[in-house]
Amino acid sequence: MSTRFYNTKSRKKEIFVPIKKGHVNLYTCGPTVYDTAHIGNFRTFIFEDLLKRYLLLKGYGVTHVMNLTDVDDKTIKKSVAEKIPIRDLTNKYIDLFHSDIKKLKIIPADHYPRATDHIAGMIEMIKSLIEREFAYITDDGSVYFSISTYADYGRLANLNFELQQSTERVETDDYSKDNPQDFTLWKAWKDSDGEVFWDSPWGRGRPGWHIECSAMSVEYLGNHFDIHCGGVDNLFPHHENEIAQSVCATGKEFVNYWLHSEHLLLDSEKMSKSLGNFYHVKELLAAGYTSESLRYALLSTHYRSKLKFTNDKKHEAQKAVSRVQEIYNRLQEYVTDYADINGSANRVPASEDFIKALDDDLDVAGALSSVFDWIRKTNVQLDTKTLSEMDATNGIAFLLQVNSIFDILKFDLSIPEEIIQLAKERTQARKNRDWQNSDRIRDELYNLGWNIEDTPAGAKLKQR
RNA sequence: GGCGUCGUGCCAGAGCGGUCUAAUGGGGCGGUUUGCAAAACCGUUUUUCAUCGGUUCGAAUCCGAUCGACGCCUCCA
Repeated sequence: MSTRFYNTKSRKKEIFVPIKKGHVNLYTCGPTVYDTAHIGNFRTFIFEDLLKRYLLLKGYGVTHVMNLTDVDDKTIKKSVAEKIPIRDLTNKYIDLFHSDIKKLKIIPADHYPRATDHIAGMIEMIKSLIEREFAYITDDGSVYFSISTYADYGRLANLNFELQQSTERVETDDYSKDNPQDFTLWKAWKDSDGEVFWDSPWGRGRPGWHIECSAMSVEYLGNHFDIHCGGVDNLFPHHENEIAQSVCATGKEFVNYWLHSEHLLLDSEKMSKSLGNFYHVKELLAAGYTSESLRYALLSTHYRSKLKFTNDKKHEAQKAVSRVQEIYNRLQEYVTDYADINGSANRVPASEDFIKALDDDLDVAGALSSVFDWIRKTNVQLDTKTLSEMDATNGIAFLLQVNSIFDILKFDLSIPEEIIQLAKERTQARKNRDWQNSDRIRDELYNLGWNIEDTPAGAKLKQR
C-alpha cells in the first residue's frame, strides 16, 4: 500500500511521492535555544523522529535538516540580562538539547545548522527579494516583505488578508511598514541589541526569524524539497512567511508536503514557556519515566491530535512498554539457537497490518493495536508451547521491526553483582521453604529497583 | 469578528456508511497459574458513540442546529 500523509497545504491526505525516487529531503523546525526545550517541544521532535523512522523502514534514504535558532529577541535579552556572550548562552542550550535528544533516543538529524552561521545566505536571499521587488527597505535600515506582492500569501494557513480585520495588537504594533501585516526580513540594530549585530547592505542589524529557515533549507536541501514539519503554532506566521520568501526569492516551488503536529496539553491548556506550565525531559526522567516509557507516552497519540499529558500516562506507558519487552525476552529464551535461524518480519501477518496502519498518515494507534493483538496471541502459544521455533524467530524479527519505529526495547539488561547475589540468597531460601526470608529479600530487591519473578525455569530479575 | 480542530465505554484512544452488540492500551473486580507474588491467559466493567433533528434499506461514521472544550489570526513545537 502506498504512503499517505495529511498535507496542510491541501488539508487532505495525499499519496506521498518523493521528488527523487527513493530519497526524501526533510526539513524540521528546531528549537530556539535561549532556554531548555520542554516536552511540548519534544512532542513535535519525537513525531518527526517517528516520521523519519517510518520513511527509513519503507526503504527511503532520508536527508534530515533541523535548524537551531540561536538569535532572536528573547535570546538577546537573556544574554544581556545574564551578561553572557550570546554564543556562550546558545551553546549551553544547544548542548542540553542534544543531551535530551539522546535521552529520548531520537535519531539525530544529518545537519543542525545554526542561524548565526548562515547570515550570508540570508542576506543573499533578502537581496534577491529586494531586487525582485517583493521587499522594501525602511528609513531605519530594516527590510520588510510586502505581502501584497505575493498573491498566495495566507494560503497555507487559510487566512484571508483582504477581509481580515486588524487586531488591536497589529494596529498599534508598527509604524514604518507599508502594511501592518508585512513581516521583517532584516531588523535594524537598536541599542538594546548590544554587541549582537551583523553588517549588511542595509546597515547593521540581524535577520528576521523566518528568513533563517528559508535560507538554510535551500542551502542544504535545494529550492524544492519533499517534507517540511513543525508544530501547528508554526503554521502561521512562520511557515506562511517561509513559503512567501522562498517562492519569491527563487521563483521555484518550495515544499511539497507540510506536516504539522498538534500541541501537548497540560490541564487542557497548551504547554508553553510563556504560560509557565511545562515539564522538561530531565524532570520527567527523574520522576520515574524511562526513556522508553516517555517515548511511548509521547508517541502513542496520533500526531494531529492534542495530547493531554496527565499523570496516568506514566503508568499506562510503562505497562505497555514492559509488555513489549516481556514478550521479546520470552521469545529470546524460547529460541535456543537464534543465531542460526534468520527470522523475517514479513512472515508475521501482524507486520503487514502494522505497516499498513503506519502507511495511513502514521496511524500509530492502529499499528500498536496490531502489535498488542499479536502479543496476546503469541503469549498463548508460548504458554501452551505450541509456537514453532521458526515462528518465534520471525516474531523476534517483527518486534525488531516494531522497535525500529518506536525504539522502546532495552537490550542492555546487565544486572549488578549485588542484585544477583541477593537473588541467589532468595533462591536458597526458597529451596529451604523459608518463605519469610525469601519474601524479605524480594522486598529488598523491590526497593533496590528490581522485580523478581519465579518461573518454572527459575527466578528472573527485571529492572523496574 | 474571521479561520479551524475536537467531544466515543471507568480512563486513554481507534473508528474514514453495512464485517460495530466499537480495535488496542490502562484501571477495578472475579478466575486459571503460583508457597505467596509477579508475568501470562480467560471472563467482567460495554447495546453505547455530547444533545436534538435530518439524509439513507442501513450512521459512532454524512448534513444541519445546539451545547461544550481547544487552537490560530501576535513571539511560541
